[in-house]
Order: sequence, then C-alpha cells, then structure tokens
Amino acid sequence: MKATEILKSNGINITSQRVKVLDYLLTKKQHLTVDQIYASIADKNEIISLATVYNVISLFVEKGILKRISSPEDKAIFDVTLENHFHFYCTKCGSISDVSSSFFDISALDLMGNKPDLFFGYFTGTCNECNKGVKKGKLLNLLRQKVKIFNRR
Amino acid sequence: MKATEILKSNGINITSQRVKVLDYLLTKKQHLTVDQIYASIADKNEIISLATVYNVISLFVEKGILKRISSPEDKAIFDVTLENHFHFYCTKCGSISDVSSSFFDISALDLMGNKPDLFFGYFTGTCNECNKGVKKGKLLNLLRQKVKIFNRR
DNA sequence: TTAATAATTTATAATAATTCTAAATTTAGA
DNA sequence: TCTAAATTTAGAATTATTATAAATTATTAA
Repeated sequence: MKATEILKSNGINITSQRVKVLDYLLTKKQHLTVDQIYASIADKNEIISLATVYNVISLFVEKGILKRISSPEDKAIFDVTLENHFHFYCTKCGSISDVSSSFFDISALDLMGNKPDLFFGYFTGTCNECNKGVKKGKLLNLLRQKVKIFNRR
Repeated sequence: MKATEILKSNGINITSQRVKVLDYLLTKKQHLTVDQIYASIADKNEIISLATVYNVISLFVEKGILKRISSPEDKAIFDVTLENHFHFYCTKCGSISDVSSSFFDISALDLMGNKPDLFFGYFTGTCNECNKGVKKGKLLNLLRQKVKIFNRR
C-alpha cells in the first residue's frame, strides 16, 4: 500500500512532509529513532524541519500507524505496526533483532485480572549469532559502525 | 537485610549517601524515578546532591541491586531486584501494577535461538479494578494526586 | 476566483532528564 | 598519620523533546 493511501485510510490530510516521512518508514519499517528519520530525509536534500518530524511521528502514533517501543537506550524508537512482535537486545554485541509473537499470545493471558492488549518492551540476553561462538552479531555491528563513520565524511 | 550488609555483599564501599539511597529504596522498593528518590531524601533535610543520586543509582544497576525498567513515560524508573515480575500499565486509569512472573518462565524460552535472561517492559490494557466496572484504579489515582498536591503546600 | 479560515510547517526558544567536569571532600591502606 | 584512590559535589554542558508564535499552505464559503 502506498503512503498516500495509508494516510487517507487513516483520515490524515496529505502533505509532502507526511508522505516523505511515511515513505521512509515503509522502506525501513523498524527500530527507528527520530533523528535517524530526520537525517535520512535531510540527506536527500529534501527540506523538512525536525519539529515537523516530531509532529508527524506523534500523529502517526496517535493514529496507530507507528508504535513507540522501549529501547535499552534513552531515545524513543518506533516501529511500523505491521504485526505484533518482540525485540531482543543482545548484551554481547548490542544488536536488536525481532522475535515472532507466536511464542505467546498476549491477548490470551489473564494477568491477575488485568487484560493486556499490548506489550512494550524487550528481552535481553545473548543472541543467536553470539551463541554460535563466532560473534557474527558483533562483527556485523562493527561493520555497520564503520560504514556509518565512512558515510559521514 | 540491612543496607550496609547489602552494600558489603555486593562489594560496594559504604558511604552515607549510598546508605541513604538504599535505605529509601528498601522502604519503597519499586517504580521509582530519580527525582522521587532525590526529593525524598532532600525532604528530610539530608544533604545529598542530585549528581550523587545518579551516580549511586547507576552503580546499583551495574551491581544488580536495581533494575532499570521501561515506563510509558520518558523517565527511567527503577525497581529493587527482589524477584522477577512484570508491570502492567492501565490505559484507563494510568495505574502501574505488578504481575507475578510465574505466568511464564523467561529462561525456558528459546526465542529463535536467542537466549533471554532478562525482560524489560510492560503490558498495557485495562486493569483488574477498571474491569470490575467501578474504576477503583482511577479513583485511587486521583486520590494519590490530591495527596501529592496537598503535600506540596 | 477570491477572501476568510483552518491546518500545517517552521525556526527558535524553553524545558527536562541525564552526563560531564574539575575541584573539594572523604575514605582506605600503608 | 600520611598519601593515594575513591567519592561527592555544584554547576556547566549535552541531548531529546515540547512549546511558541510567526509564516506558509490548504480548504472552505461566498
């Protein structure tokens, strides 16, 4: 589904800024911070204000297009709400990976009379890659860092 | 167990500030923000710096005495690590309640090869009290607010 | 179409949580 | 006690986010 259609079907007026942000979100889908979104759009020489990114994002969260999730760091991170899933933060390599929600059904839980509908959070531990002995996750992460630094030049 | 014993057994040098913070934590146990801790100690005319509260808390987290948990707001909140439990944030009344961890055993989960050891996060939904029809939770919360405002005078 | 109105964007200022810094104080070990 | 290391501290700096108010853009009514 295209950005404009998604906006319309959620009763959101179309503006170029909203389309730009949503376009970017749809290609990346998850684990995005506000300045990642801002920087990526600004990098393409597209004019957008940081304040607008904040505005658009909180509008999207309000309308249910985005979900604000907790992160091990202090910044807020956002996911496009495609399907319910959990996050796994590896304490060895620092990678964030997804875990399918099929591992347990939240809505079926009855937590001492409380009826849960959503879950915000993440698991920590050692990831798949690190458990294999070779810390692939760490290597990948280092590589990503280097690419990032290189791109800044 | 007394504060000084806990500090010793965790290999932490004893200082009056660390004891003050831990004493307070042991009476309250959970859902504490840094400024709550700071304000409570300062209220008793005990001299302590905000920077020290930050220092002490991050030391405690490092040593495993405290756990940093996610909260629906932006501030970091902390729990004394007595036993593993989950948090439930009610979207109707705004109350935070505890949910026993006996509902599922994290360490037994194998999340796509990732080995979880900890879980940071919370569930949202409607709480026990609100589900009973009478929004006891909301009433309680309003009451707490009023007490808080009264205490500020 | 035009005038008026509402919605949106924007730069900048303000706020709030947290971290940093470097000096002062306290504590621990010889 | 003396010295070195650890800790505390006030205040500055940083960072993410929100607020403000003016400027721009879009929408509606005449």
